[in-house]
Amino acid sequence: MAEGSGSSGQRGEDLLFLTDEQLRKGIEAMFFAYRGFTADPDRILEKHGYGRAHHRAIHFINRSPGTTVNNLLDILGVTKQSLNRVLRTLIEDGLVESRVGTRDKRERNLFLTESGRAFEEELSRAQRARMRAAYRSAGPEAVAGFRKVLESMMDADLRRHFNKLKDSGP
Amino acid sequence: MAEGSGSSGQRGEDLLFLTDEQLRKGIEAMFFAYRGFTADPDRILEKHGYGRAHHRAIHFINRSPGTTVNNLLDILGVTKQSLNRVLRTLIEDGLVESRVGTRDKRERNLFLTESGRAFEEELSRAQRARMRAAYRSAGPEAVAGFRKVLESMMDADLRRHFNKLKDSGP
DNA sequence: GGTTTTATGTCAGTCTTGTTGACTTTCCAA
DNA sequence: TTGGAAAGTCAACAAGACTGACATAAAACC
Repeated sequence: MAEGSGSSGQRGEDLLFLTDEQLRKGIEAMFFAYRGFTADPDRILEKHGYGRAHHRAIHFINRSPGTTVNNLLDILGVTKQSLNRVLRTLIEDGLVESRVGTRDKRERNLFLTESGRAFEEELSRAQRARMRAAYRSAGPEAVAGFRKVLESMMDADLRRHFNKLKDSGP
Repeated sequence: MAEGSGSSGQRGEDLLFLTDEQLRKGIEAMFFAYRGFTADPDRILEKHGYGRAHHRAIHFINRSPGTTVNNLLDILGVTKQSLNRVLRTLIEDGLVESRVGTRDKRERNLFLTESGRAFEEELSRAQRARMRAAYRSAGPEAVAGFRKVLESMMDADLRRHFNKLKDSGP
């Protein structure tokens, strides 16, 4: 809608990928794809009585064993009270272990237990399978573009966290 | 974790983009990017006392004026009770109009009112700005890949809805 | 014409996950 | 050593999802 269709009046070059229509389709693609992205883990989580918040905590504890609650808060972008409820149930259920920090005893270092790692694997396997199928059918160049756009879409502070995680490339 | 790192034992070709590590990074990229994707509209919505659910309804009513409640339910993947709560407030607030269907009087055709369209523009402008910046910095080839991967990631029925929306290309 | 199905709306109750506010323990620095 | 800041926990509340039951109207079927 509004007035023009292009974002800055294309100058003869092929800026057609920046038209409002193309941007709207991109927005919708994100919406629909994210639904698929979470669908498989959601089904598994439900069987165990957990929600997406549990998945996120488990995922990032697995990726950064020994991480602190505060670091997790930064990554997940929720309040500590919200995260705490999730962590409490995971600890009670024996999926996560919370050890008092050595340097600073106010901190808690978080680890997955053996069954925590097993559950993480189950969730991750399902999500990776979908991702792998999408990657394979789209091909390596498409995947590189996919990653490039997603990284540009992140807020700067989240991109920092993202890059700190393993395998950001040499 | 688990045993191997590759999905199917790479055969010398460059299947390195299918390693579990790469897939995990893709999963995390989706997570972080989606946060950025919703951040700007979320701020606007909050000022008006609405949530993401309202945004989704407004977006798709704008994209398919006259759509029915049932169609919206399919697209959004929520229960009718959930959608109804959202629609009721939008109608009360004069952003959405619900007209009894002409062919089938059981149906309700949904439209944005003038102020509904204005609000949609405000939300969309913010979200498009972020998307445009990401697209521009990544470039056209990357955008094509981005779209390709996202489409492969969708569930089949959602991809159908996605393709029915305007401008899926000639 | 009468029955069944479909489309929508509503009421009540629950669950997950987010929020704010208040509190404890620990650390650190003036 | 004491006062403030930081990390984490507990309690209460709100938004928004869900299920289930039920109501109304219109279309479809037989």
